[in-house]
Amino acid sequence: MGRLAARLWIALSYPLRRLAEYVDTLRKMSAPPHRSRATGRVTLNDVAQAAGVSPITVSRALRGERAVDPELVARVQAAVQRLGYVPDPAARALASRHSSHVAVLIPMLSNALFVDLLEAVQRTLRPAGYQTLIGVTHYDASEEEQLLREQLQHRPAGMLVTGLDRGVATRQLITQSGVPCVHVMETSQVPGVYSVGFSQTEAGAAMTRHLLERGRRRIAFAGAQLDPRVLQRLDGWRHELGQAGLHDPKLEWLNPAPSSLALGGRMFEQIIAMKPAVDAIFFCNDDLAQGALMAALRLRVPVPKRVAVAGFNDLTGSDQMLPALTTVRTPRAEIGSAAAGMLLSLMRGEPVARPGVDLGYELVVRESS
Amino acid sequence: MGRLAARLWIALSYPLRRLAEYVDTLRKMSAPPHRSRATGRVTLNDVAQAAGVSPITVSRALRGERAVDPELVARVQAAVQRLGYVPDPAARALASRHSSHVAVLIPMLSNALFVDLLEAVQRTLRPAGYQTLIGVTHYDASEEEQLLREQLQHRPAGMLVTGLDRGVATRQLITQSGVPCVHVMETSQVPGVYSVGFSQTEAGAAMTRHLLERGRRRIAFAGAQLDPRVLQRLDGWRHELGQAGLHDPKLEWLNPAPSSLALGGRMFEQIIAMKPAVDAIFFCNDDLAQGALMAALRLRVPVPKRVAVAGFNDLTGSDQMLPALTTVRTPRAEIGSAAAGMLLSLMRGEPVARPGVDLGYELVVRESS
DNA sequence: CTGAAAGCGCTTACAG
DNA sequence: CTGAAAGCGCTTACAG
Repeated sequence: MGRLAARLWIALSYPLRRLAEYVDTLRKMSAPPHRSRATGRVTLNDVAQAAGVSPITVSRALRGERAVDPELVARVQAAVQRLGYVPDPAARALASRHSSHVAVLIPMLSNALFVDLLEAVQRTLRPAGYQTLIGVTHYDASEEEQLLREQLQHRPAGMLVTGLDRGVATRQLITQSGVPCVHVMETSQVPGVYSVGFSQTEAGAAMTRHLLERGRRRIAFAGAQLDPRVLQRLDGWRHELGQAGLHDPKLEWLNPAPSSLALGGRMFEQIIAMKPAVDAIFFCNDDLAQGALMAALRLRVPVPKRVAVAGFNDLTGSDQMLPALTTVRTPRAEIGSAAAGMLLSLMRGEPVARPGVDLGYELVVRESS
Repeated sequence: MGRLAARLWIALSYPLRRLAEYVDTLRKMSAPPHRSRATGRVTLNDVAQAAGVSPITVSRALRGERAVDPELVARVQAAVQRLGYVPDPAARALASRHSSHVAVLIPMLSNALFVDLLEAVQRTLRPAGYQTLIGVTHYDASEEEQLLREQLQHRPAGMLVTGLDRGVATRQLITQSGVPCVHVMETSQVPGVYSVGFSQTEAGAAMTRHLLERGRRRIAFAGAQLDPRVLQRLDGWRHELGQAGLHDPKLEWLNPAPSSLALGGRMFEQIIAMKPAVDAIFFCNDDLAQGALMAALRLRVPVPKRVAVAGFNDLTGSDQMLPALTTVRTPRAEIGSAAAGMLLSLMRGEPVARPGVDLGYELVVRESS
């Protein structure tokens, strides 16, 4: 704009604006009647009017964001009470670009382990106003990635995923989304990775050491599903037996099928039949071990006399078996609470003291070993 | 307005409007630079521009709503592909007043029954573009109501709830929300109530008849949790024994604690100790019965010789017991699929042929009876 | 069959 | 510490 034009504009801009507003008012008076799409819902505006403040102040007062005059806060809260106002999550999500959802990705709901984890997670997240969106991956990497994509569309406020083992593409999906993410069940010291879990490898080694200490020498490892955590337990077993000079690859009994009582029973039968010298079997999960104990009863194989049986996770029922099952108690409820707590901090933008938390495990020696 | 004024207005309204628009343009030219809050996300508008149609047409083409020229649909879809457009659920929810969430209320995740139900529900709903929001009520009516309120704030597109038994307030909450709702596990012929399940009472009666047919006369009923469905099974048991003139209220062994293997074991011990004449025990859930079978092994009580044991639901592991457990197989996966399918119809506004679906049950006679 | 306008109910970015 | 304006990305209601 030239100088003259600029001056002209400055001189005219105010009157023109007022004129525009006036004409606009006239136009609206002649406009068709208000087309209401109101839901009948009490909105933030209603609260603002009732409290005699602006909508932004209500918004800030309710979220506790920035400083708001305590007196206004009180007035707002009174109005909220009186009108029974509940914020609309969709509007909030659209405006803020964050929903109140937390995506939780777990491998399988039929493994009681994850049910316990989930319970603890929800118990922490719900009171904080977050809804959990559960995705079951069925131990399938591509299904996990697919679920992740779907969940991220909903712009979750945070996410919880099981384990650390995933492809580059999936890891990038998580990183690039910018959504705070905590990994559970395993633990890592890699910078920028948040995790709560324990060392599956060490736990596997600890159980193997226990069996060695009991004088067992031919200790088989029976694993199903073969997810990363099972393989880590296998590593622990390998390592301890290697140290003791007792590692025999023929005693690795691996089956990619999902673990179950029935599969455990079958594995037990096979191991007993094909490796008669085996004097202990370490099952990667309690349901397998429970099935093995039932099979032992059926086949009249004395446990632990002829063969010791050990499990992992201390699932419900293991203490009821005959003989009661020796196992490793894993702190999944504690993991769930701690991970949810860490995620809460991340979502609030608070710093997290320890990004990699190791909650340990506990050897539970009962009668079967 | 007087006549003259009206005429004047009509004469002036068009020029005034044009003037307003013009002045508005000038104002905007002098307005501060565009304050962008854009997310970088590909929006429906981008698709519309790329396809050379209006945003509404894109919206309609994507939702398959109303008739859209097939050629335009093709152009829109090509643009969607090219740009990698994904609709924003929050914006959609805000504008349409319906989210793509389905709220699912179940009593307990630690009961494998509901895990199977949930799996089936998700398998049906996910491909249709719905996310399941799981709420665990812990068999607590007030917790259920609380969850319901929270979920309804999110304006779910539909909901699935367990059972039919709830207070007036909660029922009204559901009705007044206008959200389509299907009830699972029980079935009802009440008009306006959608349900998929089976008759718990009949199933309880059927198991009792089976035990009677096997010559049992002193049949105990051992129930835990005491939720409505357990009480219906109890009713079935009462009815059959009453018919046979064999009903003895002292053989009702009821405990409000959650069912578990350990509790089943304790109940078995107590019944055997206090009611030595009992020749059969019908447990309201398989986990109890499994615990009872373990206790029988421990106590060396021969099953079924001395006492028959029966369970309910045919949970995982029941076929692995020693002796294998006689039970009632409940079609929870089928219930989940059918209920989700029915809900899908309701959410689409399609008519539902049969609002009350009975999927039956199956007696599974194994060795324990 | 298609579109321009308005609106859903919040929050962000800017200004004071 | 507070607010007016604009905007988030869709769909509804109306009109043609």
